[in-house]
Amino acid sequence: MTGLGAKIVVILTPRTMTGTRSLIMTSGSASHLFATMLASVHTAAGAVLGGSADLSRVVVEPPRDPTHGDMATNAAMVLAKDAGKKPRELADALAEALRADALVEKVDVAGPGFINLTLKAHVWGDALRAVLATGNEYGRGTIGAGQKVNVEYVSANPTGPMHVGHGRGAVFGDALASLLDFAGFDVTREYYINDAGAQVDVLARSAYLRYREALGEDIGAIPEGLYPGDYLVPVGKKLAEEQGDKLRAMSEAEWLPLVRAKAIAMMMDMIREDLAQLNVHHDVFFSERSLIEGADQVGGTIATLRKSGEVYEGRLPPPKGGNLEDWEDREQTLFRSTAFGDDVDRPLLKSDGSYTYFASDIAYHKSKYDRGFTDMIDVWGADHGGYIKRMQAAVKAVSGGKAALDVKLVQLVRLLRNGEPVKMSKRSGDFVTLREVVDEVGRSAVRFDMLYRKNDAVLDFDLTKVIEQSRENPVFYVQYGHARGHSIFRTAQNEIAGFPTDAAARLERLKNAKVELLTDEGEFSIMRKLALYPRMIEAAATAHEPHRVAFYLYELASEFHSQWSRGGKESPHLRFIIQNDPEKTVARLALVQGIVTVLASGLALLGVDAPEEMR
RNA sequence: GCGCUCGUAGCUCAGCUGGAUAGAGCAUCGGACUUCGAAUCCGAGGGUCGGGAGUUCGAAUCUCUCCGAGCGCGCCA
Repeated sequence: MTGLGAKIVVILTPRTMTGTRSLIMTSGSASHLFATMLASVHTAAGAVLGGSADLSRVVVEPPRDPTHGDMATNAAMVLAKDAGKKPRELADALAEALRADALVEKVDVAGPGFINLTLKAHVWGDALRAVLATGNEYGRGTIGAGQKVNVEYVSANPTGPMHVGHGRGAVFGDALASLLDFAGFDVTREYYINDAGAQVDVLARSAYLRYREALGEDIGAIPEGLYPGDYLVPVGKKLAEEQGDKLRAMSEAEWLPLVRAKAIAMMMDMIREDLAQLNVHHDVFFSERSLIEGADQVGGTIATLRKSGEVYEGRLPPPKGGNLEDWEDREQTLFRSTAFGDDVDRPLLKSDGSYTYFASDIAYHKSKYDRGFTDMIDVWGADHGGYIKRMQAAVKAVSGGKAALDVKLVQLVRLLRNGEPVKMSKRSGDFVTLREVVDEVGRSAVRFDMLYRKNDAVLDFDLTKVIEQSRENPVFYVQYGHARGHSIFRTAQNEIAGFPTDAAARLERLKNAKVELLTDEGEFSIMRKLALYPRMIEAAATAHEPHRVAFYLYELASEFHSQWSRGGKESPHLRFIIQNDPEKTVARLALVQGIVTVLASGLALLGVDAPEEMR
């Protein structure tokens, strides 16, 4: 991070997470089975059509109907038009070329021109071996290619404790960052501290009141417009401890900066603790105030944009739906965001001459670009949706079109208790904090629950249901899958002579399993699912959608539970542990090891515990 | 009035960036515990993917247009 300019005040905090940050590139060719087959299809297409064909729309995917084979490609249908051939005709030619592939057992052409591939039986066993061989690193992708990406999330105002809505953004951003890291990007996790607006002055005045209270004064009711929450009581006490009654003799202009700085620092400590409790961490905390104190980077950015014609003095039309009573038509400093697709140009200076929040935000995102990020992701609450276009416009402007910003909106969290909505209002000080919720239900339940749906869907978070920890909560289903795998290992230690108790020794033993003994359809299905994991990681990372990981894990756990239950009294030969057949048992335990490895890997990405027993 | 995000089974939600007969959980009904954990599994019923039009070999997915919901709409952050 040597690119950090000296002028930029950032606080770098050491990451205490155990997650690896190293990029392990499986160098060279395709990193997983689907990518390998896609490459084979590309080769076949090149042989049939020559090198000039546009292959970008060709995909290799698992067919919805498993009787269609192991993989299917749309290549013939996508390429037919450019090739000037009928899809079926082209499919036949491609199929012929693919039959020569070393991994392919059978090729069929079906429907409008699908090419269905059935792979040789050993391929899936090889895939399972790959899971055991790479362990925790299985699924790590290369599509990021080490590219720097900045993920900004939480960025809650330092004026009080975090509520559940903040928690959703935190969990989403954290999981997305982990996912991108795993997909091979060089990820920086960032928090933007809004410590420069009017709201932190209100915070300071509120804290000053608590300071006077701490000195023994009767402050009565908290006046309207100040933060009433008692989380400021410790700030007042601390100020009294450190400053005595010195501040009381000062004018507001004198004490405010002191009190403000102390209050912000303590609020940030509190927020960091709340985040740590959720296992959410950041690499960089970036202060908005640092943009205007000392060298004025906001002014500098505006001046630069003015030179390039993207900032000008002008008038705006009055807002359409809003109240027009206090509307004053005046000339102001505007950013030409309409040149980048926004609906209206946006003001940079308030009527009192100070910068708007947007102006600071432009300078902030310019700093990201200056630090080498051309790939930026911001995670915002849904109420900031109207802000996206102007911010994307600003990123294009300050980077000369070289950087792109993706904004992920996390929708509202409706907090319920016994089906009744719980009111949340930071101003009243009467709200359920994130901390309370995490204390009640644990971070794993909170995180999985919040990641088990798309970020842009409204989330009903019913405290009663989550507290019940009923089977409706999918986190337990997945965790139970992981625990069940380890339960099987524990049983194997008792029932199979010489089966290792130590995890590393067990792994070594299972790596040598004769996986070709796994021939049951359910076992194949699970091996196929395991082989899909790297592809799912790539797709989820590309789409910036960590919820796909949660759904994948649920499906994998489901297949595992299902296979487990098939080994009942009607089909005892399908049990994982077969007393008189140690070789088959070891092969099946290798499958369990593969499941457990992938479940643990995915849960780690989501920041959810993978317990070895559920008791 | 404009913009953004949505609309999929009775309810809560997926749907792999345009693929083949749209899938899970809950709820309902019917089954499986002398099993390595039944916190599990198996089966059944349940759909005009909000309506309509378009794009093409092919649409829940892309475009347009209506309907409905939530959020936002100088000088708050």
